[in-house]
Amino acid sequence: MVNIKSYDKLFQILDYVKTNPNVKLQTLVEDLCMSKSTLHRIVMELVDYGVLLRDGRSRTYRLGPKLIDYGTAVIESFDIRHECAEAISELNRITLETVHLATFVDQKILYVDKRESPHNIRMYSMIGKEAPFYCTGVGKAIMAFQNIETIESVLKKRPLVAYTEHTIVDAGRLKQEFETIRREKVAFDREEHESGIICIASPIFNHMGEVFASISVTSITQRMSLARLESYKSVLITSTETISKNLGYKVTAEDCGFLNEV
Amino acid sequence: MVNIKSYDKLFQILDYVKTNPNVKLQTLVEDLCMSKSTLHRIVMELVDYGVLLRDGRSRTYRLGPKLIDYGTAVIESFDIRHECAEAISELNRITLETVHLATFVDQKILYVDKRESPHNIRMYSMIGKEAPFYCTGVGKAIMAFQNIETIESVLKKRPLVAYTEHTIVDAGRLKQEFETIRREKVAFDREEHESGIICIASPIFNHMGEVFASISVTSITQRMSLARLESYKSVLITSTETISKNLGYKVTAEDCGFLNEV
DNA sequence: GAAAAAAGTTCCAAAATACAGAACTGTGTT
DNA sequence: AACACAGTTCTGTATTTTGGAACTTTTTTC
Repeated sequence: MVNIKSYDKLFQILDYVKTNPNVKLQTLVEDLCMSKSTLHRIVMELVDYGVLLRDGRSRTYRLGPKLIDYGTAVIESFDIRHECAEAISELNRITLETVHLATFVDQKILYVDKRESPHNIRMYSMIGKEAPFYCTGVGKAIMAFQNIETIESVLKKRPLVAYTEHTIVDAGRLKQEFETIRREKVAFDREEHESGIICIASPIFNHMGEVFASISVTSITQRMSLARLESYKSVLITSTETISKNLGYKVTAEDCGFLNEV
Repeated sequence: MVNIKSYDKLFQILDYVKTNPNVKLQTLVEDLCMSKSTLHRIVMELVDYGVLLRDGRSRTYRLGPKLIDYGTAVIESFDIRHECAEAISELNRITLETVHLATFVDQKILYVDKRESPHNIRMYSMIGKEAPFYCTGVGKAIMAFQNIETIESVLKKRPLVAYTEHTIVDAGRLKQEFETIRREKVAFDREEHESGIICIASPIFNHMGEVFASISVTSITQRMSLARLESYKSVLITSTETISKNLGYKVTAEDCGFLNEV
């Protein structure tokens, strides 16, 4: 790849100003090793574009409002289905199992896309249907990462109805399960929604560090054990992490710490 | 100003992709009147920087996650956020309503921080978005305290579009409203931007006596009346006055007199 | 408050870079 | 299977960018 020098310079400047807001021209000259006249010309131009903002009083520069424009445009342009289309096809190809994409809208978990297993025996589609938040992989993967107010609010509204003998119907146990999910970064459905159906699911983070979607790999106990399903964990997490990154999510040192901040 | 050609091209491309997401290289060639090889080289480079994102399947481009980085950095660089972090958390705790912090940059009102109401039903964030200056609490609270030149300049640039039946679309009436806001030190949004949404907002003064930020408490008519919202007036004003004082603002005898001086 | 130092701004010839067309490769369609 | 269309690579040429020097403005120092 032949670097375009002017873009190298541009992003060098932007990155520098990003980490050192309110910087003077002279400081840029010293730290970026470019000539004063060159930097002056570039910086003036960038101010003109609104990419940098100049404080007339202190003669300092910081990133400008035009970048907010671009940033919000990116965020709005994300259609999670589009974003995940390739990834879930890939997962489907690798696992040969049914892959679901769900998203969190209006305090509901909704299936928004899927790829069928070639072994699939069901005829109906889940797309558009709601997934119970407490007994499905996609549901638990999303809910585990919501703040406590949201969890309590949903718990209050929706009773924990037992679909199978494995359904978690105790709120306390469910919260413990959420803790495990946050730690492990995957949620299992151990025949909690439907007998004979198991799945592994992983959350998708947006740029705010919020979980608003998840992907699951589903199979049937006839053909697949939980242990074998767990072997898909790394490939699944790789998928969701890539998507999260594309959405602007920055992985922080403390994986679950963000929950307390929000 | 001597334009830097490479930056002209860059921002031409970014602006185009911003308004036309998921665009093909060929389309760029046609609409931007650049040669295919040049565009290809630039676009590859931008993908490399993360400024553009390429969908491998459809071979289309859209704005990339790097721009989210820059955008959020800009928003976070407003130190008014730090200054107000505690205050808006406190207001949120007291009122249990959504609290917004907005600031005035480049003749635009931008939301820069918020605390969600526990009752919140919306999934999207306003942070980074522009607030219309004439039909939002934060907008009116800031604009009311600008000098007449700024007001006229903004009025000339931005048409008063009716978002709801309550939107003030007459410049004269708006200026009268600004007078009331200066006198009362709070601005109300009476479903002027969105039906069913009301808010009360108060300005923040800097050490020069200029208003450059504001805080609002937002609710919905289903749950809250304007009269009840007004009961938050004193606690809201206490908050903003404390912040203004922390920023070095000295309250003078004639509360609104400064307008004529500036 | 004057002088000096530092920072910011302008100009232009030299040099480095980006450009465009052509040729080539890959992909999808009829 | 062949064709058309979109994407990719290459290279000499021409345009753009560069940085030193000179100049202006601002800030600091005495």
